[in-house]
This record gives sequence, structure tokens and C-alpha cells, in this order.
Amino acid sequence: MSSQKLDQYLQPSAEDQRKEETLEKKRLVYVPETPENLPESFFIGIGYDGERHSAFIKLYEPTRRKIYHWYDNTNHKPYCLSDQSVEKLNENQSLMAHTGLDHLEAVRKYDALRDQEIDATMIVARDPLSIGGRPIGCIRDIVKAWEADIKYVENFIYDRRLEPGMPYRISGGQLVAAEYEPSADALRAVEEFLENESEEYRALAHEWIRLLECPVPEFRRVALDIEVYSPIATRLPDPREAEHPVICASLLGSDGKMRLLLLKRAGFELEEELPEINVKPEYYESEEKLLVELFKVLLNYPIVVTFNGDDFDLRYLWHRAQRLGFGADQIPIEMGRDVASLKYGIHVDLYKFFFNRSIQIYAFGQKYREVTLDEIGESLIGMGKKEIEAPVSDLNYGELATYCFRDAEIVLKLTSLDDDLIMKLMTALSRISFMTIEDVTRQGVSGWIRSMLYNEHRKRNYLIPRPDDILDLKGMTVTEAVIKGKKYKGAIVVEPVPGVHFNVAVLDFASLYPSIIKNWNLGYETIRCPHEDDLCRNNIVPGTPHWVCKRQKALESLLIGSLRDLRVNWYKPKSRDKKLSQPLKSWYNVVQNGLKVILNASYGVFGADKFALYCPPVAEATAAIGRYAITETIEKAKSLGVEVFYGDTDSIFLGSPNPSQLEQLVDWSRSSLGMELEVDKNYRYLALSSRKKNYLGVYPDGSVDIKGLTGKKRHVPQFLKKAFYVMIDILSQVKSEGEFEAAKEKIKEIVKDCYLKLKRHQYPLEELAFSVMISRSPGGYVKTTPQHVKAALLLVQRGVEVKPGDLIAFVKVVGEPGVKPVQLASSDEIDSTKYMEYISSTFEQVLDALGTEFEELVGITKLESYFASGEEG
DNA sequence: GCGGACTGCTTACCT
DNA sequence: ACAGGTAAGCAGTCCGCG
Repeated sequence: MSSQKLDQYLQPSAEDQRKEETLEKKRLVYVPETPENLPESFFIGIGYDGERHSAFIKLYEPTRRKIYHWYDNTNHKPYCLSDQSVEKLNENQSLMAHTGLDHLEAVRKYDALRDQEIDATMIVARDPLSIGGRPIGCIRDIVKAWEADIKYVENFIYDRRLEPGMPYRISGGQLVAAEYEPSADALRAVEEFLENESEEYRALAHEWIRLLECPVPEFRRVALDIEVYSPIATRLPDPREAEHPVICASLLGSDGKMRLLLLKRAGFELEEELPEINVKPEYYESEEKLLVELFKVLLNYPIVVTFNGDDFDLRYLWHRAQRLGFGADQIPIEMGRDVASLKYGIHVDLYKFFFNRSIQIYAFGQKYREVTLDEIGESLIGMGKKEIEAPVSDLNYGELATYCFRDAEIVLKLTSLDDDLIMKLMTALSRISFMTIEDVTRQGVSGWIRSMLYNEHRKRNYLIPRPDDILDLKGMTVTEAVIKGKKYKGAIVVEPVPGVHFNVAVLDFASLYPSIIKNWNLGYETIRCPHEDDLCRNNIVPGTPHWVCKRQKALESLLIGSLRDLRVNWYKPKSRDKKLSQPLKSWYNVVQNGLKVILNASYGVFGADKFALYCPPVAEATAAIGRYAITETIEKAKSLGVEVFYGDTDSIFLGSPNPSQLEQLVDWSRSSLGMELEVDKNYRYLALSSRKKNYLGVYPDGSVDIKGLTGKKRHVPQFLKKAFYVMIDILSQVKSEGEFEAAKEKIKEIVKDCYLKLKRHQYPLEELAFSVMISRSPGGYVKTTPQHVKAALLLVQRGVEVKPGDLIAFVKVVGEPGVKPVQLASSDEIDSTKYMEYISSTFEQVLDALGTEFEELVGITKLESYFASGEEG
């Protein structure tokens, strides 16, 4: 059936329209009332009720596995702060005339930027939008205000000292924190490794232990995926228009319940049994009934998990339901500008979470390279999307259902992987950042750190500074970056000593930057502090004119420092402790990973201009101290008679150090720098070329570290990658200097084999394809048109949709423009010469280190002439 | 009009 | 919307060249 005809059929008939009008208009959305009493339940979500002018929190009760809402009954109100007195503000006509103003209240605050107590006025409003959020006429536009850009629900969390992810009870209508005491074991250990720290520091560490030791419940959840009819196969349906019907919905619960809802359509045969999946399909005569049923399921689960539900599934459902005449109280979805949330439970969009670069790199170690359900599913749980031959709209019921169901299955399995690791990671991050799971999964690491610091400010009655005040007082940077356009000088990379070095030890500083922030008391408060006496002014950061305060403590230093210490001394060792049970070990691993993500970003955020506590001198000072630490350490190593072959940021590669030399170096670092230097790894041998960030390290057991070499980069064609790894395999077996000659002979064979296969077109086109990510839409490249964009433009010409983030697979061909998308190319137009160049440069990186010229090894000139006179053209 | 030297853009990587 | 440093390949520009 043609798409056109089908679309016509899908227009509602007169009879359908009558049915629609008689659709039961009962209130569908169940909003749970606050119970008078509720046993231990976890605070996982938050919302603001505009009608009741009140925040409410969503509590997950783990026995009944249901959500309960608790409405604020403490009369918390939105507010911002002014440095003017109440009397002065009373004279401000526009403020006093503002309909949203509730009242003014004099308060004392501590201004950390100036290190003094100040008088301020709380401007209390009736609703959050009056403070800020409307395009015009907000209170924050009338008076210079502090703390006016913080979301109301965040203010509510900080002010009421609430802890997202932690257990609470409702007792006689009141919300009370459920007491949780960490194990004596944990408390004792923390006391031990923090014995030399201040009282204040130890108290903070205790708080973290309480938050991070507390068990996480099992979360009942449902994975949702929908399919929508589209008349044009290559175009995705627009969720804001929601023009076409929802034809299939899959719902997979962690409780084992499964639903598969299908819309009956003319021209397709009903299939009652779906052999591929073990679920009975439900056919619906009308889309309304399908949606009603779907909404009922959404209202039954505390957590709904989607992949891109914010921008597609839930958004589409919301608009579609509106279009079909559902009333607001019949749709269980709350639609924001960028977020789709739920009225009853919470919505986790895995796409947003996996998209987070820090999560991708540090939590999942680059296991997935593209942020697509197929790639993530394939690499984390070994389950990719179902392949389909035709557009979704043309599939028969069975194929459509299996396709849709598989997506939901991947989503559910991702959240269940490794004993619900992802749910636990979200909870851990939620507790560290004082944000709900819904927010933590949608914000970047700078948002988490901001929230963590804001919370501590409130806890201590600190005024949260305005970004312009920080910048005015602390200024910009003074060092010059190596890279044009960067703000300040970063880390040092030591010039490598080319060659093969046997018996190499790699030493590094245990979380260098967080250690620096801790030891040097760095923070926006303390860098270039206001005190004018020598005590502070003489405490100079090496290589900069910046001084650091000796009088007050920076919150950043306390928080980042205590998290660092807990990770290094407690969570990381515990995650490897063989005496612990598997679930406990995996929880410790989750926490240490969460901490890693946050600590890794903890320095960078201060140099990121969108960070709420942006303070360039803090970032600059951190990097400068890092440079100082590594250069001093290199000098010390040399003075001990140890050769330094290479180093990058926080590591040094040492040639055959003896135990005594290592010990002296480590001791020196502890006493002179106050930094923990440790042996990270030992290599049987290390192959260095003259290129920085580029090496091959072989461990005693024959496993290898490959860093920066082209052969391992994502975009490199398969055939070359395979050849490269065969070479690596040969090299990994080399045990002594003398064995390199034989290895080189073998490598020579690989390369020759590669050449010949290339020449004879023996590689399938797919193996010859470069695959490069396109970071904008193809039209967005105005300065230059790189090759992958040229290929993408050829695809677009043929009606293929190309979105930012897509991988473009292209091959190099003879003639203009030199590239073609792999789908459009044929074997005989491959530009063999270009590929030869690529092979040689890839191998050269390693051969350089072995002191061998590529040409000399392979005798390239002969081959080239063979090519030139050969069967080409 | 063409080619080499140069700069800048883009991607992927390292810490 | 964490940072800066490095490698590689290519696109585009400038300049000299009878």
C-alpha cells in the first residue's frame, strides 16, 4: 500500500469523530494525596504546584514500590536578596508596586568575597516567576539582586536541608529525615585517615560518608518506546506538530510486566502470536483508546525510562493527546521547554544521561563512541536495535512490534545492567550534588558542582556571589596559553625521548588537581583575597602573581578535598576489597566512579565562563601549581640519577628506577610538595616516537597500552585498524632488544599483504571507509568544507537525512571531490595511492620508535613504481 | 594559472 | 557548556613566478 493512501485512511471518519466526542472524559490523572504517615521512602523527585503555590516532593516507598507526594507545609517562599536596607527598598516605587512581592525581611549574611558579615534584605515573593523567569517585569530586573537565578525548587532543597536520594518518613503530616548511621567500620576508617585534618574538614567528610554509605533501594521502573506513522519514510515525525498517529507503544517493567499496544490499521493482518518476543500484542481500534491505556501504565510506575523521551516520545505523546482533545487532567505528562516530566513519578531520559561527556568518558570509559541506542546497547549489554528492511510505517504488525519492543528492552536492560548500576550511579550523583535524579541526569557536571557548592553556601549562611562580582574582584588570567585563543597556560607535556626503553616505571600524582585545590586552599574566596597583610600576600602561587588566603577556608577546597580523600582512601580501595559481598563492592565502585567524574571536572569548571562560580585565577593557579609539581619532580628524579623519558600533566615515565630511588622520590614528594606520588604501572618496554601523547607501552604480561596512535583512532578504516592490531600483537610478544629484528620482518609482511589486498580490491568497501563524526548539520560549515562534510552533502543530495552527531562513512576515490559516501561508491574508483599514504603514516608512528624508516622496511619505492605502471585506470 | 609555504579549521585524542 | 595540549589531514590563502 502506498503511503499516500494509508494516510488518507488514517484521517478520522465521521463515525470515528463521533466516537472521539463520546470518549470518556473522566479525570485520568491520579495525583496521590499526601498521607499522614509514610514509612521510610526515598526523595527522588520534586515539583512546584502553581495552584497551591507550593513545592512538593516525590517520595518512593520501596515496599509498596509506589510514589507519594508530600506538599511543603513549612510555608517556604521564593525570594532573592538585596544589599539595600528594608527602609531603602520601601522607597522603591516599582518594587513596592510589584504584584508578586510578598514582604521584605532584614537578614545577616556572610560575604565570602569580602570576608565580612553584611546586612541584606530578603525580598520574598508570592511565586517563583515574580523573582525571575518572565520576559519582563521581574523583581530581579527592578533591583540589583543576589541569588535570583537559582531555580525555586533548588532553593527549597537547600533551605530546608533536604537531601535528594536519601530516605525520609512522613509522620503526622510532617516530613522527617530517616536516621541513617553509617557502619562503625566506615566511621573508624575515616577518623583514621583524616586524623590530621581540622574539625571542620572531618565533619564534612562525615556528612559525605552518611550520604554515600546509605543503601539505595531497588527502583520499580518501566521502559517506554513509541513508534509513529510517517508518510515520508526519511523524515522523522515532528513531536511539536504530532500530525500522525502513534501506531505502536512498548512498555517493559522492571517488575516483569510487559505491554505491547498496537493501533489497528487497514491493509495489515492481525498477528496474535509474536514468536520473537514473549508478549501478547493488544490491538486498539482507536488511537485515543491506545493512549488512554498507555497513560494508565505511565501512572502506575514511579520511574519511566526512555531514550530521548524529552525530545521525542513523551513530547510527541503530549502534543498528540492535546491534538486528539485530551484535557490537561487526562495527560499524565508535564511538558517543559526542554524537559518532559511526569505528574505522578519521575522521567529519566537515558539519552541525556549518556550524552553527558563526563559520563561517557569517565563512568563508561569510552565504551560507547556514538550516543545512539544501537551503539550504547551494543557496547554495554551486547544488544543492538533490531534491523528493519522497510520504513517503520510500512512494517507489518509483527515486525513493527518486535522493532519497537526491542528498543524498550534495550532501555530497560541498560538500567538493569550490573545489578542496576546506572540507577545507583544516578542516585550517588544525586546525593553528592543535592539535585534530584531528574535534574542530575539532564545537567552537566558544572551544574552538579554548582549545586553542591550552593548547598554548602546556604548551610553556612554564606551569600552566594554574583558572577560579575567574582570577575570584578578577582580579574582575569595573566599567563599565556600555548594554544591560540585559550585563556591561560595549562599542563606541561614533557618532550619524549624517542626509542625503545625497557623496564619503565610510570609514576603519577593521585588526583593532582583536586589535591592542589585542597592543599593550596583554592577557591574564589581565597584567591587574591581582600586581606592586605603579608601573611596572605606572601603566599604566592609559583609562576603567577596570585596570592592565596591564609585566614579563611575556601568551601571549594573543603568540599573537593574531602571528596578526593574519601575516594582515594575509602571508596576506591573498598571497590576492590575481596572480603566484601558483590553488591556492596559494586556500590563502592559506583560511588568511586561518581566521585571520579566530579573530581575530574572540579578544576576545569573554574575556567569555564558559564560556570556560576567562574573564577579564572583559580583555574590558572591550579594549572600553575600542577606545572610546578611536575617540573620539580622531574628535577628531583634526575638528581637521584633516574632518567625521565616522558611525562604528561601529572605523570613521569622513569627508566629502570631501583626501589630506593622510587622510595626517595615518593618521600620527597610527600614532604616537599605535600602530594601523594605513586607507581601507577610498570612496562616491560615503552616505545616512544618524538610525538607527544603518543606511545606504546607493553606490560610484563604482554598486554598493551596504546595511547594516541592513529591506528586506534575511531575514524581509521577497518582494514587498517586490523593490520595495525596485528602489528601490535607481534610487538607485544617482544621480550628483549634482540627480538625486534624478527618482529620487523613480520611487520613487513603485514604491510605488504595490506598493499596487495588493497591493490587487488580484496577489501570490501566498508572496510575501506573512514568514519568521521559530523558535529553540525552539513550546511553549518562555512569556513571550510572538510572531507566528511563533502561526503555528507552528497548524501543529503540523495535525500538522506544527516544530523549533528552522525558518523559519516566515506571512502577516498579518484577524481573530484576525492571522497564518496561508502553507500554510493564502487570498488574500482578507490584512490589506492591515498590509502597507501595512510597505511605508511599509521605504521610510521610505531616504526619511528623502533628506529626504522617505513620506506626502508617495506621498500616502498618498488611498490610505488609497481602501482604507477600497473593495472591502474 | 600553478605550486609551495603558510595559516586555520576540524576531528580525535591525552591528562 | 569542565579545562588546556597535541597530532594529523585537509582547506583555503598568499605570494612568487618572466
